[in-house]
Amino acid sequence: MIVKDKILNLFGDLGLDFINIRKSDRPDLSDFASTDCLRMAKVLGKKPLDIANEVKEKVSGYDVFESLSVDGPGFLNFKMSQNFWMDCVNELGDGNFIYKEVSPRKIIIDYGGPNIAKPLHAGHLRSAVIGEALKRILKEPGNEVIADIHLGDWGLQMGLVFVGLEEEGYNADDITMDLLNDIYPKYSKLSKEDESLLKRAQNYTYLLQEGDKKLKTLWQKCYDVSVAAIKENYEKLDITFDLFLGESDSEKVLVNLVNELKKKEELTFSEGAYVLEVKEDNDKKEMPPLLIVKSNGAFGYHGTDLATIKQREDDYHPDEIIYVTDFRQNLHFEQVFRAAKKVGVIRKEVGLVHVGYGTMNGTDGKPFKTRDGGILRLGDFIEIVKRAGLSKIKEDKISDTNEKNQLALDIGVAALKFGDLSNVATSDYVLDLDSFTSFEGKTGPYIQYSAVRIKSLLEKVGKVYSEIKFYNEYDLDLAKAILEFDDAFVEAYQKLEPHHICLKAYEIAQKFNTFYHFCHIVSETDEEKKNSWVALSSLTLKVFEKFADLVGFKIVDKM
RNA sequence: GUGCCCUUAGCUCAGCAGGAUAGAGCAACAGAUUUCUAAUCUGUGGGUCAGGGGUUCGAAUCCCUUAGGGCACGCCA
Repeated sequence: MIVKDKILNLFGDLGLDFINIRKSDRPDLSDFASTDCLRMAKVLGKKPLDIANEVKEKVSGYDVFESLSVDGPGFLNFKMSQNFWMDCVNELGDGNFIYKEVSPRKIIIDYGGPNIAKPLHAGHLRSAVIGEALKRILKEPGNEVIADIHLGDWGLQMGLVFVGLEEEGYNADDITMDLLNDIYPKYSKLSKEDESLLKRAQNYTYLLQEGDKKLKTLWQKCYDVSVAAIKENYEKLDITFDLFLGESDSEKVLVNLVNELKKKEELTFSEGAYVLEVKEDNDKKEMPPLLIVKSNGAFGYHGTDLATIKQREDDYHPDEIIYVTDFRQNLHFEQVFRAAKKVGVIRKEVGLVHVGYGTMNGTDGKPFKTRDGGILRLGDFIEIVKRAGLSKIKEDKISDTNEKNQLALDIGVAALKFGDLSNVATSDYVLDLDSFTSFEGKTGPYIQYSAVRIKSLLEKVGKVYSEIKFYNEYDLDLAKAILEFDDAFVEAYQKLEPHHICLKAYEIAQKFNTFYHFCHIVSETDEEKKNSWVALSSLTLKVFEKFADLVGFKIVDKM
């Protein structure tokens, strides 16, 4: 922003407010370009070329520009002077390169959302990784952000587990993650074939919600075992939450809410169930109602989600609530958001946002499965990437086993997160384990590796405080890319799209590696040049550290 | 049936509030290391942006349409 602001301020002072600039896609011609003369031609009733030439006339003479030209039908091309770039990059100083929010908001972000009836699998990764990155990105400019894991712990999945435990003769003490891993998928499948099993599961779910003591004991054990496993896995991934609430926590709120809605006659009795209509007059598409109370008396997730919004409003009074879930839940959230505003459980001005992400697919284009066709457990997935990291660490760099394991994990996590976040979240993406674990090219470890080179360099030459100047195209190109990081951040922040900063960080790393290749710093005899290069490298490292912090992986010391 | 999303290089993906010559990574090929970590760097080849129509001075980007693919539509979450 520093760069654009400087230029646009100048235009503003000259009365050229209509001029906007963007990064030129013709780097041979210019750093920035404007097409506004073309756009303004109709409004002003003049020829684009004439307007462009007038603008050129007004701006020429300012030494921030190295050259100004009017090209094609009326493009304005600006090439900035080295002094201009120097001023900009030196202004970044110690890390003054990130946007700050003028009016910070209080934001609740809901992600992760694991189900306590079964272990985490690779499919849970996206919500957690994207949610965690968004949390960090939203916090950066100064917002207050509250992260809630919102466990799936109060629905039919619990009833299915109870039936399974009963059928197979287990009681509370037998419950482990592995047992849940067996039972839940099995009885979930069986219930689709055998209606009596489903009925029992539905009944158990209802009884649990009614407060049945024996079931509550089983539930508690499932909860304890699952939450311990979830924390262990997420800790490895550097994913943390402020609140470990779940659907069950909004149960009281839900009961009261339903009674109140019944009293106010907001609910419609339909096919044995209570539903809430959210159709609006100008709807062009079908909009089904929310099923608040099922015909057997149990609550579904429409109800719990609605109650959770009420609870969040009462407890935190947020400006915004963001949900990070699979995009297939889009309609569901549209319904719930409408309902929340309709029945007034939250103020009208609160932003309710659903960030939907796509499916992680295998190379066959279908949802990711292991080689034998099974579900890949998250713990195993983490183990796979960690082993890939381990195999690349050279003996002479690190010998201590614990240190090595931690490093391997840090590298694997970087690959995992960067790989996920560098794709546009809303689209599906294909995970090819083989190329994924090679850590070559556009990957998280590439960023880490670039940072390690800088750290090693700084260790050799020591800390230097110097003004940055430019000596060739390589240091200049690197500086320009660094100056663009903030723009990428703002885009990621405003659009809730982490991939923008990933791509920019990668570009900076590429530019750094080219610079590093052609400019040999340690052996440089011109002290001023050497110090400038060290300072630039040091600034690059700071950008990498900020970036890694924003997406949630570590910049390591050695690789 | 109603609605949403997708189709860009051999593969995986960026680019989409319209702009000039559509970019990366991988793979392929040719190179670079007595020199700061080769998980690196330099270079080459590779694209009627699914097809068709429209709007516009100008379309991968906006609108319509066709084909192919994915997804969602009250008693799962």
